[in-house]
Amino acid sequence: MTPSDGEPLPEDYSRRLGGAALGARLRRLSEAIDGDATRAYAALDVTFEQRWFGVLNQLSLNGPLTVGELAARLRITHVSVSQTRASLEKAGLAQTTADPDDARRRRLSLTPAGQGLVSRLRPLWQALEGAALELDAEAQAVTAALDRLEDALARRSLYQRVLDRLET
Amino acid sequence: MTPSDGEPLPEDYSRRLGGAALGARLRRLSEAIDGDATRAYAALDVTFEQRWFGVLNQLSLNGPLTVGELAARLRITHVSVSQTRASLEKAGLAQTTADPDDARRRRLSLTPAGQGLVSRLRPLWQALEGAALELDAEAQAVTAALDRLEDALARRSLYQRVLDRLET
DNA sequence: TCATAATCTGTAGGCACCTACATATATGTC
DNA sequence: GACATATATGTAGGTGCCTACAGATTATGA
Repeated sequence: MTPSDGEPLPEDYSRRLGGAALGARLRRLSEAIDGDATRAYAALDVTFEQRWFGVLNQLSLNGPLTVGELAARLRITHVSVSQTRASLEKAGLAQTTADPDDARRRRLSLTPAGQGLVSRLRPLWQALEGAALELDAEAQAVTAALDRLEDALARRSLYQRVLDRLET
Repeated sequence: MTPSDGEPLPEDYSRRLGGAALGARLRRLSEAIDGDATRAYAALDVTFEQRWFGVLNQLSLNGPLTVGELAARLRITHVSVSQTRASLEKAGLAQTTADPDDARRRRLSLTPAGQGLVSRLRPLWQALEGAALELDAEAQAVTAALDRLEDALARRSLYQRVLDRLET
């Protein structure tokens, strides 16, 4: 049984439980979305891992960047970038050159194959972008709402808010 | 380097890229949220896995339910419920009884230890709920926006929308 | 100048899901 | 009543992140 097969769906309890289930709801949505994106790549017969997108896109827009720079831009850990880098290198899509000023750093850049893949994917990325804008309009500014949520969390984390409540 | 340590943060590119990065944004947010929830359990010295919440909560509200029923209510796969069930049983928090009408089904119910844990966690769950409502107000109805996004995706999936765009 | 601290990247292992496939039981049809 | 099909659950293995820790290099200051 999958979550999307039944006839009349039972009540969606995760909608009622804003608190402890908010994370679960967001995860569910993110899985639905990049599951669909994955299917789109497959439909075009392109071998592609979702996690490649951020790095590939940044490198194609900005030229070489270090692991740390990519992590900061994409708001993920350097560890995740490092793993993606390894995967991209293994796939022959990106390469590493030593930074002449600092031997700790690795400058990542696209290989010709990487550039080729990016070009081939542009139409799909544009379709995804268009579909996302359409969804955003249809759902009346979800992304703006997400921005506000991120900002609110940056002001005071959920953890802090919960602790404050437990103390009183 | 972590994503939340630097001084002035560089531009957050994931906000610009609605399309291919929407899934990533949602995932990032969900990780922030249930990371914080995990820290809250740890602060109270409670051994707790995030994934237990949905099942535990449903069982405490509704009494025994089967794996499939839980999956439908929580909008996750039966596989995920099955794994959570195993984990809950191992932790002594839930138990399985055979369904007299259908030997394929497993009815899950809370053990006394499970009920005890739920009681002890109620205050925390309420604090989480309160914090989520506060966040929702501060971010001006994010959850309503998420509802609308889910509904829009249910009407026509991202996959379908992307394919339609690629065909024209 | 040289020990100490800070910074950059990497490895190991974990988490909460997922898909693909397998097994056991139930149902419908001839 | 036997057999194909549908349903309920489970196992194996994968995904894209994460934290904790470790190694290498650079910057700082006594």
